[in-house]
Amino acid sequence: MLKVPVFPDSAPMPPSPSAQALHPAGKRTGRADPDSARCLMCKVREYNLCSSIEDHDVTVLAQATRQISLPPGTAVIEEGTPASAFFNVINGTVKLFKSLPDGRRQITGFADAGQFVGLSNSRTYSFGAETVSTVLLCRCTHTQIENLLAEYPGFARHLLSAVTHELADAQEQMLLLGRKTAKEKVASFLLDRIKQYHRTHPHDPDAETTASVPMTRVDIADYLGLTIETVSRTISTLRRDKIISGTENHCIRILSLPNLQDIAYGLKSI
Amino acid sequence: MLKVPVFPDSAPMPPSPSAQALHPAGKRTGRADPDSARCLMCKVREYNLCSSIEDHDVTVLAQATRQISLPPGTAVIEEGTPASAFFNVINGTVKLFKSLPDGRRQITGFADAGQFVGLSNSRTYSFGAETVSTVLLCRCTHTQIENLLAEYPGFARHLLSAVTHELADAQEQMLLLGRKTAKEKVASFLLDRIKQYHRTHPHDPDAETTASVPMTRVDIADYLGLTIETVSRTISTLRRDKIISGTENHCIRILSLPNLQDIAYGLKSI
DNA sequence: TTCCAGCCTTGATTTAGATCAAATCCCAGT
DNA sequence: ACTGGGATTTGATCTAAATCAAGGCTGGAA
Repeated sequence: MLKVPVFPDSAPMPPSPSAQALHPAGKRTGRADPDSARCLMCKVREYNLCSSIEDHDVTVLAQATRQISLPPGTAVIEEGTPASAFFNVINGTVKLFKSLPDGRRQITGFADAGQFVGLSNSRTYSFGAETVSTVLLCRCTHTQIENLLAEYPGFARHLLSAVTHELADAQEQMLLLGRKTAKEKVASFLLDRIKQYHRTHPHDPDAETTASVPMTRVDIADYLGLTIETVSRTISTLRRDKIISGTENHCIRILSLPNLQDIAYGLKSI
Repeated sequence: MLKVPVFPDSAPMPPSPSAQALHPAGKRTGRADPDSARCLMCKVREYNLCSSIEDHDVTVLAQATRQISLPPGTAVIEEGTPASAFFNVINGTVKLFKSLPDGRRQITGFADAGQFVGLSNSRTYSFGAETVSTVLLCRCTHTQIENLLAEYPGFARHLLSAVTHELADAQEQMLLLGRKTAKEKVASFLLDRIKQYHRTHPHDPDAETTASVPMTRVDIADYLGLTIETVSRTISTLRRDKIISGTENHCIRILSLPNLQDIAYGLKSI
């Protein structure tokens, strides 16, 4: 297993005056303090869980969270350690994974800007999380999440909806892992990356034909249940078949979306 | 794809006087009517979602649900159809799956007594569900689920917790599908079936060494991302190696749990 | 009881993808 | 610009599991 730098639980954070506990219920203020300004200006708030808390209650949110920036390849969550925090991804990409004792690893998903990481039922995390790129996170303790859940029913509903969505994604990924060929797996992965690029760059005119692939071949292989050689060969084949072009800068251009979709769903026999 | 009998949305149900809408908030009664007796006597209520609704509110639950019994091999949910209902499994086993256009299928999980089926975020079901054995279900419309969620905060929390647990299971299954060998997959599956037997037969002295396997080889193969031949050969090998015994009556006896666990987690090199 | 149709098992052969083995690319740091 | 080390690509070979192909078992219907 690879040794990676670990983000310490007590890492340096932007100073914040008085926010260990949640703002008490009833005592709400619309006044802008430095923290709530951070949330009000947040680029992903309208897309993520925080959207279930109104502007005038944003101080609660701001005081319950801390922003942290982490370099690529930093562990955010270590498999099996006590589950104490929850993270919103503000910028960048985080990978989630599970490992076998001998080091075999399965990446169960990538969390991009607007998504969250770290929900756990049990006392310890059953999965690990590590940054793929430079990542900006909002950290929140489970205790504070509990408080938000108790105080804002909309938050619980929003979280339920988000987890239900993640479960549907996981089921789709099980279909991929169990029943798709290498070519179908890579095509499906690229389609997901196009969707992701579209979500995070809604105004880019090239959003329909661009896939952002910040992760290495090792990560892609561990996500698709393949080896790096097979991933590389398959991408080369797609390039040769003029379905995609360019791998530079971790950015792939799609030349034929319909063909890619047909391949992903097994409609293309080749 | 296999043709299976479909459970019609308007199937015969136990007659019930007046329960299309949820019992209005505030109007609660502890009086026993035939419906609430069904819920009060329910064998799985203490284990499933309904446990978040107290005895004195059980009429609400009883009037929101209908019990249905279905024979083996009946479709409960058809992939892609409008998502309108939610089911609690009272008895028996239901399989959940996703399919590819050419008929390849991945079973994403089995729902046994006490578990639920049919949660969906989108307008249509992204998965199918079919009975494995004779199954007793409690059916509830999504509208009624919405009402329960709005009225009972504990219900939302319970559901969130259950879905989070399912997500963790799904991640474990992704590790299996993407990175385990055939032998490790089968051993992991048997361990899951032992746990399930233990849950549903807590007082059976043989619960530690018994696995209930009501599903066919086709279902096991579609769950593990293998072929029926590989599943059959692998089970034969485990029997030959004296790690399990007996396949009769869909009941497998475990001779060496530690060995099975070592195999499942890749600690046994053979 | 016999028969039949689905299951399940076992054997022989094939193959998709893994593994082993070099190059080559691509920057980040000097 | 130069350099070194990781990331990627490509080629040759191997193998776990798939596919193809019989048989055998079992439990319900006649």
